[in-house]
Amino acid sequence: MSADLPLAAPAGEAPKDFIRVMIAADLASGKHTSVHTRFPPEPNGYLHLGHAKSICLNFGVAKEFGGKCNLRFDDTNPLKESTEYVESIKKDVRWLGFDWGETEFYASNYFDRLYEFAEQLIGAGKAYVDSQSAEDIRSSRGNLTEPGKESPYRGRSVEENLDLFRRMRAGEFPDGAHVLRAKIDMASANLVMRDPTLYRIRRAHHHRTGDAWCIYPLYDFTHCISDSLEGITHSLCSLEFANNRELYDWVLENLDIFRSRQTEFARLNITRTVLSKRKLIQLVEEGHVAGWDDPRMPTLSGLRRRGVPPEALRDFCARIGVSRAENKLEYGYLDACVREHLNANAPRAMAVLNPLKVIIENYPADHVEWFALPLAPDQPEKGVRRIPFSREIYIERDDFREEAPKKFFRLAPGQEVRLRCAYYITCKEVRKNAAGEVEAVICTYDPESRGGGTPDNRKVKGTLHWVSASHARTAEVRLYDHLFAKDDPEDVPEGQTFLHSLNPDSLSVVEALVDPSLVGLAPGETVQFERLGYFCADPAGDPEHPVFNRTVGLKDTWAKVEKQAG
RNA sequence: AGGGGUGUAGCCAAGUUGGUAAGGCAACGGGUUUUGGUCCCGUCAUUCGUGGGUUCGAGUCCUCCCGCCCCUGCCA
Repeated sequence: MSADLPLAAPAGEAPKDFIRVMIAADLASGKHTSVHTRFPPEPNGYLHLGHAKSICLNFGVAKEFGGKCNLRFDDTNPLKESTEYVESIKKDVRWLGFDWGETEFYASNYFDRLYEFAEQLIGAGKAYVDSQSAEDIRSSRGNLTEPGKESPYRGRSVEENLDLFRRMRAGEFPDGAHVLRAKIDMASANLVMRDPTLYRIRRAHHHRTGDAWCIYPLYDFTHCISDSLEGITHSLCSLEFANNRELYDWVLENLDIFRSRQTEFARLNITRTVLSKRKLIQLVEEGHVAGWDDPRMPTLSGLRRRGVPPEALRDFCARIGVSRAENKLEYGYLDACVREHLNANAPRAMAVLNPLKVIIENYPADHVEWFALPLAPDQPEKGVRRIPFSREIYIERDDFREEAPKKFFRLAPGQEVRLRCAYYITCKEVRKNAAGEVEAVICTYDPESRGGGTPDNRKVKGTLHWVSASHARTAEVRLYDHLFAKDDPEDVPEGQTFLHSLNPDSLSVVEALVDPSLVGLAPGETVQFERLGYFCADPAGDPEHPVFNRTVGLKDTWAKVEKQAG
């Protein structure tokens, strides 16, 4: 191995994606001396998983190469945008772990400059005011195979265009009366280049500029200029903008200003959910979910409330990579990242979701012992949780069977199991009610097994979680499953919509019995309920009665084995 | 049909100037275990959408064909 000829990335370092390779090359060749990116959301909705990928890419690249990343709101369509969205976006980016410092920008801050650039284009004979109706413009654009037709207004003089454009700005014309168009090529094979619209008249209140403007610039004109003004070296966007790159370059070239370069990557797609803003808004507005932060939503606010740690989300984004190939990730990949982080960080606790009473007949009544449950089994230094134990306890109903199937290691008549950190117990008798349902299980315990081990080193195959009946507190536990019942919610028969794919069982609520130390957690705190999964305290809880959201369950090998057997 | 992209395992995804297919998730087998969790070990592409061609040698070069995605907003 030659230390001075590093042909590949050092061991352990993540392989570089094509964007990082390109940036490294730009720096090495001297094309750029520093890197400047930007994350440019339109404040017309809440951020979701797809944005997380873009945020991690843009902020990540800037950080890795010692550059900067701007947060820029692409707010050129006042009809759809609002301050609520701006605030939620800032909160979510911060939560994800990124800091844009002083570099918070708004496309609307450039409205004056954008207007001047438009006049400059008009002055150069490269833009004109078109007075056709929207329908006429559409019908004269041509189609995929036929060229478009030039507008009858295309030949207006610079003076006339300037006059008309100034009067558009002054508010002399009604909405839709005129637009400003770039004069490029109505026969271009790239439809984006067929005299794209640059400005439209829109009498709408803008969340930042109020009623100062009645004309607003469009994306293709605004975005490239904003990038240029901010000195963005690498403008990263998703693949569907690839067709727009030609126009992006045209505008900067014809204005002769700093040339930012656009590079496209494949956006994130994931099974079991939808990421289109239109559909997410529909889910919220039609009440299919409780709100933007419903824990079943793929929004960052939903994931946060669900208990997904930002570190896990960043890890996910790093592990899925960046490429130009269309992709559809398995939702399980995200779950794996979440479990990995939570396994290492969530303190352990015990809670019983579906209780069955166990009476330990040879244990003294009114006696209480306190056992120690390690907060982190692999890190003893993290300490323990003190858990009360008494004659009557609750275990999970699933952990008892009157007739144990093969490989069922849990409680059954005559079978001995361990109560986590406490004692070995053996089932002696089953008590049923008049309806024949199991009401309680009578057991005996082995006093020698105190703490969960015996002097004779006798092994038991099952270890159950439990709570002391007289000490347990109640809590509402919300068990979440995927919002949609199938991998691809859009895959529905004719006449149906993605709403038909909604999973009717995406939420079930149970009143659980929890260890008393679980009452009083701060909202957002996540713990592992041993053998069940990770649960996050929800703000909806009150000091006496907490609410927990299941973030993700633990892997369940037994469920798999049982399913295969049955 | 025109233009722009893209096709490596069930899902992501690396693959230098052509030299004989990384890694992760999932799955499957085994070990450890006071969570049927974690952890550890092992298995998992004779083959890179398909057919030709160049070459001693091709995922990498040439070429034919096929599939999929994006583009006809005064949305972004």
